[in-house]
Order: sequence, then structure tokens, then C-alpha cells
Amino acid sequence: MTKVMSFNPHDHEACTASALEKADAYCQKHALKFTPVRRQVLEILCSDHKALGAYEILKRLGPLGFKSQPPVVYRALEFLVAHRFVHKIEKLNAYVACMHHDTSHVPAFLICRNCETVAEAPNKEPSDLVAQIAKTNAFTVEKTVYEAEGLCVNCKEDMADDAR
Amino acid sequence: MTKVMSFNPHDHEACTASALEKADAYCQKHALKFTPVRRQVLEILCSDHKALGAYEILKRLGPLGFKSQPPVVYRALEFLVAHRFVHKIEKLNAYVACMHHDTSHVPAFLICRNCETVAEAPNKEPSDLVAQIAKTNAFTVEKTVYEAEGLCVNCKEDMADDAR
DNA sequence: TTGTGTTATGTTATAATATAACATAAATGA
DNA sequence: TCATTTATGTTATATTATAACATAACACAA
Repeated sequence: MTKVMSFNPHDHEACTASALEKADAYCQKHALKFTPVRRQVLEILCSDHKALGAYEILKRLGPLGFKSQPPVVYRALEFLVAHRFVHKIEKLNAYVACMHHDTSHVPAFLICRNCETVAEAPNKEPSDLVAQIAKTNAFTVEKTVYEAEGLCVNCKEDMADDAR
Repeated sequence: MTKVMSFNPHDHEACTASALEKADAYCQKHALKFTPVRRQVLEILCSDHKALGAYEILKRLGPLGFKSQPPVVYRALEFLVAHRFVHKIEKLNAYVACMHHDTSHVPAFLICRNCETVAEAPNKEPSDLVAQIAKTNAFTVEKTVYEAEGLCVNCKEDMADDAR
């Protein structure tokens, strides 16, 4: 299994730059407008692997010279989510940059309840649930939300250390 | 595969009565207080297989002689969710009565975007995601949210009919 | 049965999340 | 260039959820 990137040290500047470049290229290819607000919101979300609430993003837009009314950020998020540059973490009412935009995947998240880091799990296949349902014709799945809350390796180790 | 009850005709009165009885018995056994508000909220949620928002439940409590401030319903929901009589559908910020309280299960939901019926899928096994993670020690899963949005059989058929 | 701690409920206020509705501007393209 | 569409600005408000503090009911030992 691939390592879950967010919980491991990695060159984060490069990871952000690459996400933005990919978004740029994708928008160009599909004639989508990657406007300044949209770009900036994605950049803010890339800035770490935590999920950010809409109002937190809004707060960070202000100092960067953007208008700070809620619809501004909700619209940018709507665009970014629609084109899958960003996923919404329903459990947290918060948003994270997508880490696998170029590969087809079933969005699935691991949310550390301690450090609040959100990692996108490398699930390429739908879960049992979807497979089961698809077999019968009881339900046609259109969108899925798979989120797991728990403890990431780092926090678990920290807690073990503290206990000593 | 077991039929997904919510999308199929069934004796709904019996289904409600049974859920309440089971909750009653469980509370008795575990020395939990199944107070009037708690019972009433569960009854409201059992009344159909739609997910209801907290404020919708609140509205229905009023005429039944209960006090109608938000904390009243949120506290009742907190109790019911803690003891798994009710699940929260994160995607909808809404609540549904649990249909499988007596059997161990991984809560997983099928949400029809048309009629808003919520069915609890009969998943006994965790999805790929959880299984994958458990194998590595990258993450310790504590709680999961698996929700699929789409179209239930009935709505799909209706739409096909309309198209004719 | 009274006192003491605990759990549940009542009540007011407000925080946090999200959208409606309408106006203006910018870009696109016949 | 005009018309159309798409994006942004702005005000107001809807929806969901919790903090904080007060009172009541309950449980059970002294």
C-alpha cells in the first residue's frame, strides 16, 4: 500500500506548487477560468494538510487583498469542489485540497482527531458498500463520502511517549 | 444481499414499535435513562426513513408539549447518537433512527437525492478503506462515516416513467 | 428523611456555517 | 458593438450548533 503522504514528511512547497500547476493545466485544457480568488483559495488549502473551514479561508483571504464576504469563498469553493481540486470533509464542514487530482480515485479520508490532519487515502476501488449496491439494482450511487476519524501514526506515538 | 428495507414497503408501525421497544430494553439493561424527550425524539425519527434536521425535530416536539429550545433536541440527539439509537448523516446535517441496533454493523447510508429517503446499508464488514488502513499501521480508525448519495429504485423507476 | 452528588432539563444568548437575492463588472463571441 | 454569459460585489438572512448558567429530578448514603 502506498504511504499516506499527509502523515509523512515531504517537500511541502513542491507539493503545493505541483497542485497549483496541475490545476492551472487542467483549467487551460478544459477552458475553465482559474481566477485569482479561486487560485488563492486553492493555495491556502494547499498550505497544509489540515481541513479549513470556509470562514477560516475567508480570514486568510483578507490580508491578501481579496474581498471577504462569505459568498466570495463559498463560490470559489464551489468551483474547486465541482472540478475536484478540493474535497469537502462533511464530518468537519471543512475543505481540503485534493492530493490525487490526476488519478481516478474514490475520495476517502483519514481524519486525525488529535492534530486534525486530513489525509486522502489512496483508494482506487469503491468500498464494499458501493460494490454491494451496484450488484443489486437497489440504488444507483452518484456520489460517495467515506471518512474515517481516528489517530494518525505520529499522534499515536506521541501519546505513547507521553504515557511513559 | 439483504433487501434495503427503507426502499421497500414494510409494516412501518411495527418497525417503529420494535425500534422503541428495543431501545427501551437496551436502556433498562444498561441503566440508561430513556426519558420522555429522548423517547419522543426517537419516535419522531422512526416516523419515516427520512433524515430530519435538528430544527425540524424541534418543530415537531412543540405540539407534543415539549420545550422547544435547540439544546433540548441537541441533547436528546447526543444521547441517542452516543448509544447508537440514531445516526447522524453528516452529508445532510440530519439524523436517522438506526435500523440495526441489535446487530453489530458498520454504519453506511444510501441517501436518495430525489425523495431524501435514507436507508441504512446492511454492511457488516468495514469497507476496503478501513481494511487497508488496518493492515498498515498508518492510522487507527475510531469512527467511520460512509455515505452514498444517488437514486433509489423507486425514484429511478418514476423518472423512467416520466420520460415516456 | 435529609443532605449530597450526579444527571437531566430549562433558558438566554450567541457562535459557526451557508445561501438568497440582487447589483455590477468582465469576458466571450455573434 | 451589442448581447449574452460568467464571475464578482454586497447586503441581508437562513440554518445548524453550542456556551454558559440556572433549576429540577433522581439516587443513594448517612
